[in-house]
Amino acid sequence: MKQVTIKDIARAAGVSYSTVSRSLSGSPEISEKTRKRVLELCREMNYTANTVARSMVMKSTKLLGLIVTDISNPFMSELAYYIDGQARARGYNIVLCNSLRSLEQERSLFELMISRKVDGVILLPAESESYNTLESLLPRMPTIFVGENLRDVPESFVTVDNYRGAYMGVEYLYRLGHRRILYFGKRKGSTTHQLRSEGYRAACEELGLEPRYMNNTFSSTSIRNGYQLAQQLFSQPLRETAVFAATDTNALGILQAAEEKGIRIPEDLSLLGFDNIRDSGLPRIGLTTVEQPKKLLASMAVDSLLDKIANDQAGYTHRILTPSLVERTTCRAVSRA
Amino acid sequence: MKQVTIKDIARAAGVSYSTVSRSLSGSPEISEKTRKRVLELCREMNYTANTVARSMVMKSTKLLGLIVTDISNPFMSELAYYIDGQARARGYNIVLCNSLRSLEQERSLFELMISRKVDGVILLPAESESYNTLESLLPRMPTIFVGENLRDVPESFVTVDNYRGAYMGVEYLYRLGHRRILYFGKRKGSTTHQLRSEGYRAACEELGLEPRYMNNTFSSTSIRNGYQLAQQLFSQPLRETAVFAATDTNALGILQAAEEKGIRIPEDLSLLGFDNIRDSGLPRIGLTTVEQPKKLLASMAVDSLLDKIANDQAGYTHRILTPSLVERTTCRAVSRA
DNA sequence: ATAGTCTTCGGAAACGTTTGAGCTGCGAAA
DNA sequence: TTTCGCAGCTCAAACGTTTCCGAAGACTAT
Repeated sequence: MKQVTIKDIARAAGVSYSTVSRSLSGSPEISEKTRKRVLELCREMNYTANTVARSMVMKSTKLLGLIVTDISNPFMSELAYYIDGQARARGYNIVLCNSLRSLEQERSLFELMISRKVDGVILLPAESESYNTLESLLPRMPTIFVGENLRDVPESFVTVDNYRGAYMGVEYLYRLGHRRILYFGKRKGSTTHQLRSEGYRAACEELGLEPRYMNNTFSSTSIRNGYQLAQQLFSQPLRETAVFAATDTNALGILQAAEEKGIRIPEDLSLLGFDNIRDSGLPRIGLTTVEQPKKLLASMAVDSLLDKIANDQAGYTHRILTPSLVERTTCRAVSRA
Repeated sequence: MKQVTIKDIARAAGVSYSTVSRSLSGSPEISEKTRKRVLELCREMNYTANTVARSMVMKSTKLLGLIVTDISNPFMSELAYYIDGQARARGYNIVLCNSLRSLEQERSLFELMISRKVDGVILLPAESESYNTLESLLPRMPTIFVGENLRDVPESFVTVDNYRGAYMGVEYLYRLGHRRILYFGKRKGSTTHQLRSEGYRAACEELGLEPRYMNNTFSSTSIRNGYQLAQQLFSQPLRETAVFAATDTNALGILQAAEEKGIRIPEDLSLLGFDNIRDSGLPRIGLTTVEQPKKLLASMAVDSLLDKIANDQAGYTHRILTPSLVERTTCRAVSRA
């Protein structure tokens, strides 16, 4: 697997190797005749440019780091899909890393990305504290956070409007006739959850409802977590007619627990999620939920990052996308008896 | 974001830059005193080695290409998760690409990987013909195919034993009392599906059952495809008591169609899948299915690839893993009335 | 014919690292 | 005292590109 270099074809074509380089890059100062001959030789000799050598001199690898907590999570893998698409359209490739939701891992991966000289990194932070852990490294690598609202932090991010999404969610349930709505899931910790629960509270106050929380103390938001908490919830009679889950994964856990307890959804209880992960659209599940515009999130993330790379001095941008509600089958109208 | 190089520290430490390099790499011919001073300086000056320069001279990027058809597919994202874990444990990073199930895309991505000088590529092929499209490129890059059985092709692959898995599946249904079992899904095209349907047929013959196929002519295996085909299936009275879906995604489509037709699963019809994607374990779905050992698949893929990279001359390896059956709730025992 | 301009190409430096070969000084063996 | 070996370091080449600068030749204008 030895390399055929630009010098080899230069020798074969009887020109200098700078001429070959220029031929390949489409420089105008090369005659059609020699260019043709060079390109011909390249094909014959199976030449492929060595990108790492090019990166060396160009000081750009055309690589973007993508650090996620867990690529097997459906939300992240879908995001990764779109990010790769957009990046590739812009001439970049993705180097993927899983931080496993560990701040140390995350930091060490970030350093690795610096060492690898990727042009920038897209970070789905492990926790809201990620910014603090990484702060000292950030000046050395253009970075964009996605999914977390870093409010008054001087770094770029793109996220959905979690506050508004939650607000929309309770409005929706209100219109269906629900007056007792439980908020289920994490409340503290990440700004994401903080904003969602704030939006919930604000909507409740606006509509004259009494807010009630059921807090998940677990740090991870797997289905299992939601399931365990939901078991607790269902161990005593339910006051509410609807529950608003902080994430779709939580909602899935509720679904499971409800199934086991014989609680029918939506007949006995309406269930609303947040994120619209792919699982939610599956048959038999049909979770109605407030959707994060994942494709848009992805393309804005890479566009913002590429902008930042292009003009280094430019400050930071905060982009906040508006969510939308997708109706499926887990919420139903309720008569106000 | 300008770079602190090895020369900067050399100047600061008052030594030559080769001394710095040797200090960093733990070479024995450097005195403890100078090594200490150098390392100290590195920390102070925020030095991080430039990996691309190193790759240049070492002729190794410590990068592995991972080409999948669609990272948002739960099977592949789970595999990618394990692959990344194993690769990182071995000192490698992953550059991820989506071929979008297109042979041209796949080929162009493969060329890109060879231009990027990744040390090897792990390929989840777009089609069984992928080998033909890539054949001319293969000698130029260590590659391992995963998921497809390339039988008599001189390239390495690792896959599950699809034949045996299908065989096990019908045996399982037989033991539950089922005598009329429909095979549902793709049959031609990929060797994967060919082997599965062969395993089904063999088991049927062995057990004295009459095989019946319902073939999916669509090239992609999305839920929607399974759904459409299942609608067709349910438009006339069912002769079978069980259906064996070629993939879990197909099974999910059947589930959806059944739901709409009012066909209860497993009461009216037992359903068995293949792959054990994460979705199958979801509440309300609980698809029983034959499982591909994804974690093992992943670690064998990277181990095999790394072996191949280490000794280039070594031939190829074919590894075929045995599947297992995971019981959930979509199959039930049937009385032989 | 001379000067000037353009076109087309070659030479060489630079990117940041690793590493083989060579150099220096010091202690020990002869 | 001379020679040798060795520890500890420096020099310089090499990896495969891109690109600035300059040179040679052809062509045009005077």
